[in-house]
Amino acid sequence: MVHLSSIYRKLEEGAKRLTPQRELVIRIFAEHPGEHLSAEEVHQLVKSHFQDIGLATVYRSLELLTDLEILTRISFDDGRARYEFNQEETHRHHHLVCVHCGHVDEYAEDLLDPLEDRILYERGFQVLDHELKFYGLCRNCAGKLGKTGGPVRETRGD
Amino acid sequence: MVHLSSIYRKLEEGAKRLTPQRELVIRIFAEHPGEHLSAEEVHQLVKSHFQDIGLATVYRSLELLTDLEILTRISFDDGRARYEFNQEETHRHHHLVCVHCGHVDEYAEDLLDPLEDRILYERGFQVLDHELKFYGLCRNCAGKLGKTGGPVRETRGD
DNA sequence: TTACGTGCAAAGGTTTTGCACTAGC
DNA sequence: GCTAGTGCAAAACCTTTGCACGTAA
Repeated sequence: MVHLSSIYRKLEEGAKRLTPQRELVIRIFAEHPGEHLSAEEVHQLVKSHFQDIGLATVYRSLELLTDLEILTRISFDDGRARYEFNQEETHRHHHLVCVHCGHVDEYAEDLLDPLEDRILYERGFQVLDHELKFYGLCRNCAGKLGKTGGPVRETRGD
Repeated sequence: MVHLSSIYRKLEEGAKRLTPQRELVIRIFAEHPGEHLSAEEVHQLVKSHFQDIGLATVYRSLELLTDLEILTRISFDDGRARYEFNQEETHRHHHLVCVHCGHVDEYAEDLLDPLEDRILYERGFQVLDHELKFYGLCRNCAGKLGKTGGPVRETRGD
């Protein structure tokens, strides 16, 4: 979970004003955990749940919040940027993108630190961040397509 | 290295015609190994080295070649798609993206197979492909910024 | 009060598409 | 000769920007 107080503190530290529009954008993300919202989706959600807001303001809010490291920008190659809470300190994760239904699931961070150390040592490249996406078939779609080929357990996957 | 004969075979199998335009697009990639070209760059390269070609044709060729798994599409979040030869079978690799100068280097594939097995076992998600990008500072930029903080050797990194 | 934020509309950049013409096979 | 491919221009998208007005601090 992301603490709202820490978000407001980051805004203050950045000498940025806490406007109703920015609060609502933040609230949308707080109320949609685990989703990866595009600007247009945030715009629609704010408008339908709360009040009218300009699309340009949404774009500017998303950029501001990303600069303040409150949000993280991700791309799933569907032609638009998507955003989620930056959970760097609490819950780093990768993404499992189903190429059939488009669903995006998360997978807990794992075993990339040793690789980053090696990259620094071998190549002099200082890793600041990484992004790992797996493209494939989620359990549901694999089932529908009759492509189950591994030790798939019967718990729900998405 | 990618074999042109296998590319032409893939075109045939897909019942696609081998036009001069498609040959030239392929040739551009063959002559620029290790680069990650955008549609606009391919367009300029074909025009300056060979002959006039429509930008729309470049886009359509890139899509076709990607569908045939001759090329792979990647995004470095600079607002345009980029392409490289699909080296899935011979030389899988990750990308090191310098956030300062924009240079993109490659890093040999490593240690993701066990993780993919675990994802299938734990989540029933069948990984077909993955994409791992490291964002950070390349050796040159880290040096310029005085941020060398690790065992950086004195060989050239990019 | 005043600098920062918003809304609207226009512009910018990338990619797609409609259509008439051309050319592989 | 048929059908797929090309070129051009227009359109479709997503995103950014200029400017007048509004408002948080």
